[in-house]
Amino acid sequence: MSDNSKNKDVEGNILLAAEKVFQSKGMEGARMQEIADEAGINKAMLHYYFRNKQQLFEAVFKQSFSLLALQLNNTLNEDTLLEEKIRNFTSNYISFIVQHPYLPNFIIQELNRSPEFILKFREFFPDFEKFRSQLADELPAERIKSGMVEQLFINILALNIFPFLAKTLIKGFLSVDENGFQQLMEQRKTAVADFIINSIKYKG
Amino acid sequence: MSDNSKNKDVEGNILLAAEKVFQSKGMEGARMQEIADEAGINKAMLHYYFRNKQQLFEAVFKQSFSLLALQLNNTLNEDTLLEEKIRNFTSNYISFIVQHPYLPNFIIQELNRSPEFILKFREFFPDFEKFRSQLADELPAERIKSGMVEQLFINILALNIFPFLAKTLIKGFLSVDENGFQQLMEQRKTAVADFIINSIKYKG
DNA sequence: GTCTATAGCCAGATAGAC
DNA sequence: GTCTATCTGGCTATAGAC
Repeated sequence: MSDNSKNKDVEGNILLAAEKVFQSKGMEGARMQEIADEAGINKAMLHYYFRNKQQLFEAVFKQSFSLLALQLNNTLNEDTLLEEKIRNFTSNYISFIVQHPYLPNFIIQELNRSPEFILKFREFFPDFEKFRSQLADELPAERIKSGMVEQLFINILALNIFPFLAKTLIKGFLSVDENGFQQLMEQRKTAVADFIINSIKYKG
Repeated sequence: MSDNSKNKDVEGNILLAAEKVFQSKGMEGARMQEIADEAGINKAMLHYYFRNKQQLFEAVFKQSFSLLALQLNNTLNEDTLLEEKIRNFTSNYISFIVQHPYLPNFIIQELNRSPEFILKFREFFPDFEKFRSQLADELPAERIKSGMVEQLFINILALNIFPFLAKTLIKGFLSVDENGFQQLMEQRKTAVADFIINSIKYKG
């Protein structure tokens, strides 16, 4: 094994360990010692590879943010009709979050802690042009209102992401356990798309 | 001024100061020194009135949680038709959060950090019975599906609360500044209710 | 009840041997 | 590159004078 590939291994292990700890504990709650233990090395090595806690954190955050944003962008720019796009997005995004349960909370919490941080990640922002022109093309003109693209986009994100952010609250309010919550999320893979599509198709 | 009313004053000042600091920085980010400064006293006094940081935090959290939950319960148990109830809830809740911008993030973040914490606040959980029977009464039977009360409740919370949780993300993705964001939220006071009502009224 | 001074701990960061 | 030992600063909490 060359020195180079060995470096990559250690660096990769650290990133994986740091991701695990930062995502569940946040920047402030995470401990360098815990990350070192998780990676099977000692604290000094963390500083050797990533100068300090902040830089290690930023590497993890960037990875997490791009993962979430890419998933969003891919579906948004699919070459499908609006209705199918919404169905795919909902189903895919919920599956995606079920597999990365700490991701939404991590992103939201850390952006809240230091909002200026988001400026470093402009490159990952989604592109709305396709979605915008689709709305204009596929919906009857009288149903298109000012700000509708923005509001619909917010609604789609809200309906898909919020339940995972507020998981504890929802489990409490609805008196369901972990299992019941997962069933609700499974149901949402289709229920949310129905809800959105019903609304934009409404024939008053 | 009696000793007793003086105590109340100091205690109240501490709670106000602690609320401000905890809500914006969270339990882990908050500093007892900052709370003391904000209250115009010194750290020792904080420990005199509230033994330690955890107890001070719990007092603040309880206050914040009950505020958010009461607002929810009041609207949910209003004596109005479903449609009007949804319109009132949306408009009221968005106004409420605009006035307490740190509240949703604070609750969500701290519940995420220690989920078992929510068990202490069962007394504030909302009561769904009225809402459940309203759905059964006011919607055509063929539109009522299993789990609909739960899903609709989640959707209403999501559409109203999520934008404030994800404020930084939304401002970034939509390229709007603080002013633009506030305009979007103002628009949502009616747009969200329309969106929900359209969906549940949909005549496919 | 209110303050100042300080104890005690914990976590990030670094020095230096190997 | 990797480790152990240690420094340093910052924070909660308390002792003790007034």
